[in-house]
Amino acid sequence: MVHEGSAVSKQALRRIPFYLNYLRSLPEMEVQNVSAPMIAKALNLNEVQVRKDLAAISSSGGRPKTGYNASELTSDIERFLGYQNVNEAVLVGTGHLGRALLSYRGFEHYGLEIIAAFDSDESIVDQDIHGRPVFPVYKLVDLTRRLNVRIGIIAVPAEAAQQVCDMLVEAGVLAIWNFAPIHLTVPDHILVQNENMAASLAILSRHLQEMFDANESLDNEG
Amino acid sequence: MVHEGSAVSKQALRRIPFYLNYLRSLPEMEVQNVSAPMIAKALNLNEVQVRKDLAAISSSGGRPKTGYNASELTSDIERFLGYQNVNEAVLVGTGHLGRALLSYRGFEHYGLEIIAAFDSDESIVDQDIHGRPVFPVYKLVDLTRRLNVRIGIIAVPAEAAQQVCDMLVEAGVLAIWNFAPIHLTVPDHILVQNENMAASLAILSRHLQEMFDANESLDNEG
DNA sequence: ACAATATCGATAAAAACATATCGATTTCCG
DNA sequence: CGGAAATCGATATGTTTTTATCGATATTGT
Repeated sequence: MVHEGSAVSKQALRRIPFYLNYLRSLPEMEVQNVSAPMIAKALNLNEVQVRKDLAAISSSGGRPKTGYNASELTSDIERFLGYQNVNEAVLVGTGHLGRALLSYRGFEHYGLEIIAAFDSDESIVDQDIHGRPVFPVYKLVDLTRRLNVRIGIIAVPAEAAQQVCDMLVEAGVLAIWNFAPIHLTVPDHILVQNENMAASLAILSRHLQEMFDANESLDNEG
Repeated sequence: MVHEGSAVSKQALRRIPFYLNYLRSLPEMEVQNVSAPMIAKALNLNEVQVRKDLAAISSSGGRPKTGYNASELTSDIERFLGYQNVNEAVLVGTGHLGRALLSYRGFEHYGLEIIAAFDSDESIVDQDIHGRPVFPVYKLVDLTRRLNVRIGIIAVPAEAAQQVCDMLVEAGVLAIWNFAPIHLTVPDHILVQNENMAASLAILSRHLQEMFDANESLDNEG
């Protein structure tokens, strides 16, 4: 029995989509092989790190001096990440962010399909947004369960997020993609993936702050 | 000379906004003190970790049995992250995502203000979007430099991202918030912060894949 | 066929990060 | 006042992640 699952670290899991992206960006006709050093150079990563990541994913391994077969590696990654199955999702909250997510076609490349949206604002309900039906939020639990959907996307204000989260859990979703800037409490078996824009902003802002501080102290010394 | 800058790890930097968020969510009148264990419990983190993070940020330290003064800690964090200065940014790309970002008022809380947008589509130009002027992209370098803006936000398709990135660098920005699913090459002193939705999706999708695999192997054994 | 080279896979070392533990300090309460 | 409880700050330990190193192997060019 194979348990390749736990061989890949969380950090690796964040890099793998970049590999896939890179592979997909290559002209399929011209490039037949890719090597770890090649990917590392393109993505500005350490060569050994990439090689290790690939070793964990690739079914057939790479060949010295040549590397991996590009298309084979591509589908290995897709299989590994489960992008081959279509993962159906429901989205809650049709504000600006929710609409942006509904409008983004790129999710198809990642096997994600948003099949319905929910909103508490009754006036939006019964319209379609970018081809997806919008339902009132009181139908969320029942409908999501009947659709047998496993992913819930939360795009509501922070105040409402935990409540929506509870409903999604009750409806039987297994993973939640949370865009609300708040910590969600869930049962153990549920995965919450926070889309943490505040964290990104913090890193940005801190970077500028540090550069500012550095300049200041230079001034004070000179 | 003080160099508190490098004492905080990258991971800590990702947690700190959550602390701030939590602090801001507290009713200011009722809660005067917060402790590390209190925050840890609320955000489901390790108590020691939170304490260490706070120690690096707090100017005055905490008191045994009491913790930290909430409002003081709040402004310590804001100062640390540079949220007290207003960081002005320009945004490139006014598709669905760009518009969603322009419409989001919450950035003010993080000291970020988007003051102008750029787009290659001339028909959009000269309109305002959510109160911000939209300029043609050929004005990007000149205008951004004259506005003395230090943050650039990239919300264009992957194909155009590197080109836009180069322009932003030429215009003198110091940090780039990249929403395009592609690796950007920049000079050393420039910080690129990737908003990596693909990575989040990968983690989600892989979680489901693992649960699916686990079920399968159970079936095969029973 | 053989040497030079690029890559792989594996193992080892180093660095970053998280968690546990302990004495010291403050507050609370009897 | 004195003991119990909660928290702090610091140090030590453990874990994860990254990076370096080394021998083995496939390819290329002579």
